[in-house]
Amino acid sequence: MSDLVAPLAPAAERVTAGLSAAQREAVLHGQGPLLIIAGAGTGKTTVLTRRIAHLITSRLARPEQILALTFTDKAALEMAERVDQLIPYGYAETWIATFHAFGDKVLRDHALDAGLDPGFRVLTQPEQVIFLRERLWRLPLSRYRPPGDPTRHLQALVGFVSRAKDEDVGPAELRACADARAARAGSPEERDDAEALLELAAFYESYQSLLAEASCLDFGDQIHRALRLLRERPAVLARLRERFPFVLVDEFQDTNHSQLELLRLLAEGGTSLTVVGDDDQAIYRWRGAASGNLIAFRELFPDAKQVVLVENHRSTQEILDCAGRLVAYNNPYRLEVVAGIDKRLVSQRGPGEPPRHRHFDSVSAESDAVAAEIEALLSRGHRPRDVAVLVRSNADADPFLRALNVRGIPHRFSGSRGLYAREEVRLLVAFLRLLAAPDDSVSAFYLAASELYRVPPPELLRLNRFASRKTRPLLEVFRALPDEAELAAVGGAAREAVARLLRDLDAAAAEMASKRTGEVLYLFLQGSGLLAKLAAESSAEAEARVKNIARFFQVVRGYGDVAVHDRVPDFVAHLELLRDAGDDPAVAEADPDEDAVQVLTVHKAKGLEFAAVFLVGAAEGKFPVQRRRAPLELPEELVKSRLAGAGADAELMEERRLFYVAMTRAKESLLLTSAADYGTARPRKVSRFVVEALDLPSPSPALRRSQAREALERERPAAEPPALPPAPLPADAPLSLSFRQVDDYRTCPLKYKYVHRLRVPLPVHHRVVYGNAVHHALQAMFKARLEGRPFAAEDLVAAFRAAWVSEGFLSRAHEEERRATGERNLRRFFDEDAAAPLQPTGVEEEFAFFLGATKVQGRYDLVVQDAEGVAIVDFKTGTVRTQKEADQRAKDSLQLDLYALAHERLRGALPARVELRFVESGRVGSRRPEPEQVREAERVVEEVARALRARDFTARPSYRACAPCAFHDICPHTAWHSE
DNA sequence: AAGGAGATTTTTTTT
DNA sequence: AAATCTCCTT
Repeated sequence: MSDLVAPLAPAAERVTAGLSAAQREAVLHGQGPLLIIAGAGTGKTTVLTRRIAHLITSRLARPEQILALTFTDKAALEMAERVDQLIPYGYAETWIATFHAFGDKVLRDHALDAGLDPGFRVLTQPEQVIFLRERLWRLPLSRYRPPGDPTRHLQALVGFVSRAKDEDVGPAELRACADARAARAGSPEERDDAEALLELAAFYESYQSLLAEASCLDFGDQIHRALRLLRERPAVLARLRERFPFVLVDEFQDTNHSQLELLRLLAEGGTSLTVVGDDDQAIYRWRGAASGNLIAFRELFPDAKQVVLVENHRSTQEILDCAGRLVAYNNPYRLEVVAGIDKRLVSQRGPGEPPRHRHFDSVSAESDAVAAEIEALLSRGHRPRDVAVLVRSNADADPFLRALNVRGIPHRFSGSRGLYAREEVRLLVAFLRLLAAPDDSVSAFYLAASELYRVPPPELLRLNRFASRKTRPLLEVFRALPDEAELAAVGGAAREAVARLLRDLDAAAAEMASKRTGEVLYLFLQGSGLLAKLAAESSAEAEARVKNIARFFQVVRGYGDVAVHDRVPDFVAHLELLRDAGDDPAVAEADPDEDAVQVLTVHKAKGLEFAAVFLVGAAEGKFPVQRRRAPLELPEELVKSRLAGAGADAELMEERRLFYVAMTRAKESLLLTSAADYGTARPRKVSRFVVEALDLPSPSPALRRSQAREALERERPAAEPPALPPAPLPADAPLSLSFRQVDDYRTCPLKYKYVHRLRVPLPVHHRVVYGNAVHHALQAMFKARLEGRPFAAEDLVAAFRAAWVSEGFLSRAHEEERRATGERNLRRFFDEDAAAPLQPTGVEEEFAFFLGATKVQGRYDLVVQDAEGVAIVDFKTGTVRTQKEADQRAKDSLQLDLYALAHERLRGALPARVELRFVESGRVGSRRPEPEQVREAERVVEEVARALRARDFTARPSYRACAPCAFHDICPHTAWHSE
């Protein structure tokens, strides 16, 4: 601690600079429980991050004693970045994470205590459905029968169990509830219901044991399991309380019962709990959040200090008043009434323009008018990124995307689904399908028509007709094309394209039996030239496609991780199952720096703000949506989360809060729009929320239907947004860099783009497999030593084997040879180390520090403390022949200088030594870090950061850079040719 | 005015 | 599958 005092002093003053009196009070409040009730736009995250900074700088807490919990990764990341900006010292040890990540960490640290296999895997909901399909020979539940096929049935069950866990309800509790119901059942229907519930409890129980057998966890279960663990193991709980005496929670209104219980357990040990929330922004009831959390907190901690933030820094008063009028319709269930506080928002930005409402005949008129208004805003100097179009449902966005596109307004829709619908992904799926099933003519057709092969449409139709007439698969017709007299009229372009398709397909088919799906797919991407084509384009659209391809590779890899037999046909079958079970990942996020109008769902917009907001589709039945009940609902008496209001009211009130969240995103201008005709048989009425918010005299009468033109308009296909070059970033834009990134950028900026920006999927190189396995083994060894656990040579070899992946090797013999070499080297390393054991004080320790706005992060392999002082050690697996070469490598290593720099920034002084340890030869390249050389490294990082912010990805081809580069055969600039 | 028949509509999403 | 809306009859 002592070395931290000096740099901390000036930061302490900065922590509260610019805060309002109420914010300052919230930030500086002492150690007891603290409830910060913070309305929209009052600086919730600011207060929380400043409080974290205050705890550290005032030395009430050490950074590693603080745990800050959020609900999304994005929120955690943002908070971490903002804390970093305030106090760039030692923050790396502060735990800022999602509830999920925290629960997962607790379980992984205490897996054995929790009765879990330490290597447990977490299944997504679609994966759970598949998991059950494979294991249940007969579907459970004869009485509850959700509509549809067995998959829907399983989906309903999985949803039910996940909901039960949100409410901290286990199988036993469910059974008790069923018994109680049976006991007081009067009518035969009630007895039936109780029986059905009993079936459900039995299913829940057997599902739990099936998961345990397979050492799996269902996604969302981490907190529930962590909670159980802490209840059953007081020692673990005590350690956790000791570890985190300070816990802070953002968006507290969105916690579910299990999460609340976990917080309660921690706080009972004296943990200082700070929560920030706003009951009017509770919008996650459907995933178990309880809108009455703030009230529950006040009752749980009657002595909690309470601060109410009402100074709104975001919106004009007119907007706030309308939003306030709307949400007041949720009285008397709101906190204001229940707790008798006043949290009406007071704008710090003046009255502004009142929000408007416009109603249209049809959705096309609505979307066109919105696009026109946006165009006008842009022509008056607004940036596209300052404008948002908010929708209630993903599907509502379509007409608006089209209208923006017609006017050429740059825009971006961030939905949460749709990866499989993307053209580039469908192309890959079609290819895999055709490989797995050569008679799949739909895939053959799709592939042939795709932009990759472009068989001319009339010719393709002719081939297709021929195939159906002869009842032969299209692929066979392709193969027969050169010799088939009846098809002699097919032109040369088509013949060439078909030949290309067959060549690519056959090349992949030859590898299919021996290679994993990912490898086969990669060969196709490369062989067909698709990757090269996309990589050569510099438009945002091409970048998005490459990113989506990378996402699809994640799905492929996810399968490879669990599959016994990862081959194309198996994967294709699995993919069908996944999609049937409802899996549809989001498309890759577009470049966040892209200057485009944002089209978002209200849920996605939470926490964001825009100068101008268009809240569209504000019609009855759309917003509020007409809800559908969950197929299996948790019995009422088991729902412990406190909901403000009850029954049908609760649903409407949640929709109203959602509308409130949407309205309060606007800083200056807010337009609500609606239409009579959204393509449904009945005309829509204006949303009651519009009437409430704007205090309209009476609901407008339904308008007449529009004409046939409307139906045609709706069929027009949605077009892609126009491509935009990414804008350069300002010098103070946050940027994170690792050594790898700096190194790759210096080698070649285009390589950096391929690897770190586009994340072009790469086949795994055997050297990487080898290096990773060695690192893993060494890490396990030194971790054991650090924790004082015994660790034998056999353990080292076992860890090496466990980390081994059979991918990228030239042959089976090659793989065996590499594995034997690794084991031999590790055994020798073990023996040599035994003679003079390294005593690490840190293993795989992460670090992060700031150079201006640039965050430099990384991980030391080993930190060793000896008589000479601190040494930072990095293990290398490459060969070095002589000691001189080892010394030279250490001397030239930018990596070592960066490590030295990190140590200097975080601990106040350069380490005594930095070392490269070559595992193969046992040689050590060691040196003292020179201040001058460290400064030079700092300069290099700054230079790379500057170039990255300028978006300079100009290729720097050279023999040295290109020869070892994984992209040399797709890169259009390569200075090296293999043939 | 009440009520029955029949038509119409049905979402958000964390790793 | 269930809630809500409109239309129509009484």
